Amino acid sequence: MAKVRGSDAGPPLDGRTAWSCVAALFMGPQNHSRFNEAAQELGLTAGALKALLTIHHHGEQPMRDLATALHCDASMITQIVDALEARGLAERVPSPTDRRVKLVRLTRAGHRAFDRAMAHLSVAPEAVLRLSAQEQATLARLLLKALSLADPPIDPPNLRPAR
Amino acid sequence: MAKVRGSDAGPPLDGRTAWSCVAALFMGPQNHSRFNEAAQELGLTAGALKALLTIHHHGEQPMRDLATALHCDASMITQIVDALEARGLAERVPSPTDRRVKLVRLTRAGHRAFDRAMAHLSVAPEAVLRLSAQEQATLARLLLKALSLADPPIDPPNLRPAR
DNA sequence: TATTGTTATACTCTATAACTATA
DNA sequence: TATAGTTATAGAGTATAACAATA
Repeated sequence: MAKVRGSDAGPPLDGRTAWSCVAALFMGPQNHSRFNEAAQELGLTAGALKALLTIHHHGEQPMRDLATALHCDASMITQIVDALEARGLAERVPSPTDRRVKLVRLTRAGHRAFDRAMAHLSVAPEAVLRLSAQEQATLARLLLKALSLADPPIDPPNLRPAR
Repeated sequence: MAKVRGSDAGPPLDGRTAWSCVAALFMGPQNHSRFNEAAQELGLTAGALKALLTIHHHGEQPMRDLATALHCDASMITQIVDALEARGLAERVPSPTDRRVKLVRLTRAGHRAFDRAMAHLSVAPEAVLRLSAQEQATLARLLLKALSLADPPIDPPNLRPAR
């Protein structure tokens, strides 16, 4: 397979092009509402689902840190964590070192909710499933490798029911 | 490279796993707000940007069809198209066959806005850029192929300034 | 009468400001 | 005094309902 180059021969074969394709697939007509759908399925707002993903990713952490990660005001976090707590997906724990601080962490149900959300977000577009089995395997291998190269590394997908 | 299989040997190497990785990367801390950012950069709401992408994808179409594609009420479309029109990104054209119907289409500025939005959405995560040049090339090739297999086929990314 | 699109209005989600408790 | 989190309130975005024009 020869490398295609030059101004009129197509886009450069690099990571940027690769991710452009991902964006095109993700924003395609069949996918562009996945996130909101996943949130609705869990009875959450988009903001609350974002928070849930972030808590899962960073683990137990102060409310304040969550506000920083989500680029929003602390009061927003109060409301969002209220919603998560009301649904039994997260809980507040007093910090052992600073009595002003409350830590947030996911409950067992919260982890299950995370898995459900990712399952919904992971439904592959038709176009990807039309690649040959071998091509899909190569794609999966490369992307799993990318996950492992992230800093910090991202866990490989958990496609089975729940933890 | 041997194929890894079995219940404890890792996720299956298929399209679903591949797309799960994409979702994990897309929803990662550095990426999960890209869509809103892209909208804000253009001075649009998320809904308006969705509409812009849809109009680009489907081309000139009745307001009603847009409402169907976006799963929302027609009145929402009125408001969104008002916003796009106010920014010179789209325009209403009377249907030649049915005087009740108005067609919506992107202006030249609208197409430029689309390109800007996609450029913003296409910024690859660090993790992808850490793959070797050859791995990135393979990834790009496979994803470009997937785009071409979509129904209807999706245009390869336009990474240069504007049309 | 049925359908397209608009206008008017209410609701949800998010952002801003003032407040309490602790450091 | 400075910081963490909460409460109260206002604003933006979206959805619902009633309406005018055309089929």
